Amino acid sequence: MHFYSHTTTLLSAYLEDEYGLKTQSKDYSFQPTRKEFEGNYTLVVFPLSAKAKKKPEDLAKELGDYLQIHSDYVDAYNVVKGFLNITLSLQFWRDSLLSFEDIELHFQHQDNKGKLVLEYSSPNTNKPLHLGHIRNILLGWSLSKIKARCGHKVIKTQIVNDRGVAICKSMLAWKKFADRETPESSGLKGDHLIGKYYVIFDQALSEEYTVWQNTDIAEKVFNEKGEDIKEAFFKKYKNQYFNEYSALGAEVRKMLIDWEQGEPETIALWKQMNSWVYAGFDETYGKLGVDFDKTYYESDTYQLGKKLVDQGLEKQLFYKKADGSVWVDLSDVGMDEKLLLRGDGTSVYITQDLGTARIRHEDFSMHYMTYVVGNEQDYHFKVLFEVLKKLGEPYADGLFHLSYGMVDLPSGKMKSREGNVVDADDLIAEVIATATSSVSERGGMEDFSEEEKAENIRRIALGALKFHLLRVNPRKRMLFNPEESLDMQGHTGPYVQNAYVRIKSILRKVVEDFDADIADYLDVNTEEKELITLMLDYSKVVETSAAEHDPSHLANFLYQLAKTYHRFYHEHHIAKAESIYAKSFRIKLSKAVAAVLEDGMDLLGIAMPERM
RNA sequence: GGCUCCGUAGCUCAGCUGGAUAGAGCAACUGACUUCUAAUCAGUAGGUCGGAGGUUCGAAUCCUCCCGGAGUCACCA
Repeated sequence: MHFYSHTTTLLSAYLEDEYGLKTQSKDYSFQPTRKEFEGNYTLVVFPLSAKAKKKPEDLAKELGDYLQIHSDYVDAYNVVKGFLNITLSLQFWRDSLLSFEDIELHFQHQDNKGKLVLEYSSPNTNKPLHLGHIRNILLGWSLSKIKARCGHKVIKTQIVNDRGVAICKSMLAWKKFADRETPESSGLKGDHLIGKYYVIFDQALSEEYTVWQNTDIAEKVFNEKGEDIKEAFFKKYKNQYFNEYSALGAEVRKMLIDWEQGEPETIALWKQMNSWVYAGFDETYGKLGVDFDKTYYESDTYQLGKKLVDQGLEKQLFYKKADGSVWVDLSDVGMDEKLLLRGDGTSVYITQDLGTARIRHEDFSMHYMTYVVGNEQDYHFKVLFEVLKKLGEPYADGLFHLSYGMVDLPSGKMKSREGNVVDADDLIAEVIATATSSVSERGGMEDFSEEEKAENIRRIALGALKFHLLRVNPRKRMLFNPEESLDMQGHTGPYVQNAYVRIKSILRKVVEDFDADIADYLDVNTEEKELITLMLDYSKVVETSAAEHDPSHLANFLYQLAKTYHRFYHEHHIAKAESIYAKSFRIKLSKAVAAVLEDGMDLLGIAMPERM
């Protein structure tokens, strides 16, 4: 049992008896005692003294006296202003340490909190994954583990954006320029091959556009628009050019129409190229160590989305404009009107999201659904959630958008069009290369087989990358400096892993019996107390991370725990402790720390190496 | 312009449901490896918590206004 609830129970009973005062747990503000004062936990008495109408210092003394007599866990206390500093008993430290023989017990009060569908990847099929996707994926993966630990049944999904203009561009470029190049013939990973043709298309279009700019038609358009600078105008006009004048644009649109009508050759090409892309994605997901329970495809869900819009129209939740387009009016919830279906009956972005949501409910009957998607889509999800509410979807109150900030590079914003992106596969290869050279410098894995060695290196490398991305509050835009991000010292994943590896190393050496009774260990020291105090917060930190959809709390907690262990390790001998009792206590303590570190890192999606 | 998010050490980030003298890492400097593996530890230095008001026993934290940055407000996704 945690000291906070133990103490709160005692004190609230006392205050009720003595003052007729009804108190709630929020009236009891505990914190670890600051270093400069004597004690382990501090109760901030101001809120209570205000309620009891007593001087803070007097009440603090009174409560301290009461606890000292009535709690086996309180040895002594002192009062500084309105702060009651409590010194805990040996029994508290022992009981607490023993409670970590089974971490699960700390989570035991969790009930089944219902089914949560978690969408944490939504790739487009026209280009490979990049650093932004990695942040997205790692956040979602960690969240899925944290939510599951806190009592949810989690269903992990992705939505693949496999239709539309973008993929047609890749298809057309491949058809025109690829000479039937395949992943096999080129040695290129499937998603990179498709990405290559997406870029080639854009280059071809730019060339076509440049030529066009010198035609009479272009001159006429420019003059009609009445702009000043020709260059600036044509930069802005490119998209419209694509839609109105471009021959390539016309071909792409033709292809899109063929696709929608199921023209066999186009469908065959589409399937062929998608299969390459999916193989590529799967490889990247595999390297990151993530998977999905179910994959949804836009091409399967957008039709249902249209149906839902029609149904909403019948129920007069939506309305139709003269041109046949369908809209929803969200002014009742402070937003404006939003298009749900184009005049020609084709779907827009939100249409398929409506369909996907419905299909997921048909598949899983979930109570909650969380989308891990970048904050550029905040408005889209506000609208989507409101529309789902209007449609009366049963899970509509359980919707959440985990909106994370963009990842910037030292050179500025990542822009795929300008080639200023960090490719996911390249990045993973790079961290592994860094870790490999680091290991070969240090040595220490000589007795490992090549496979074991590679696996350890992989864990260290991925640990560095994942921890780096997860230790930052998801909401915040973050800067990714490739050099620092591959760091393995200081506030990093490998630092946390190293604490674990140190413990494992000790445990390998301590083979003789160390099972002396820890009750005979009377001199529990500061570092030991700090470690136990920290670990007692573990389950609460996980719950906070779950509630706030924010793994960074957990990551920072684990760093703190590892840091405290490193200091403890340095200050005190474990295998060669001063007494058999001290040794026994420290071995148990080290095992507990290792267990918490391993469990917590697993919730971040980070595996522990055996050696480093 | 409206709305949303962000602003803490030179850099990257914690702390934000109000609590004691604001913390880490990196970079800089000093020291600790015949020791349970130094991917570690100890220390020095580094701050007007964007600014101004307000709320109160107490504000980095809550409220208002202002400044700066980003995103969004598409029959794009």
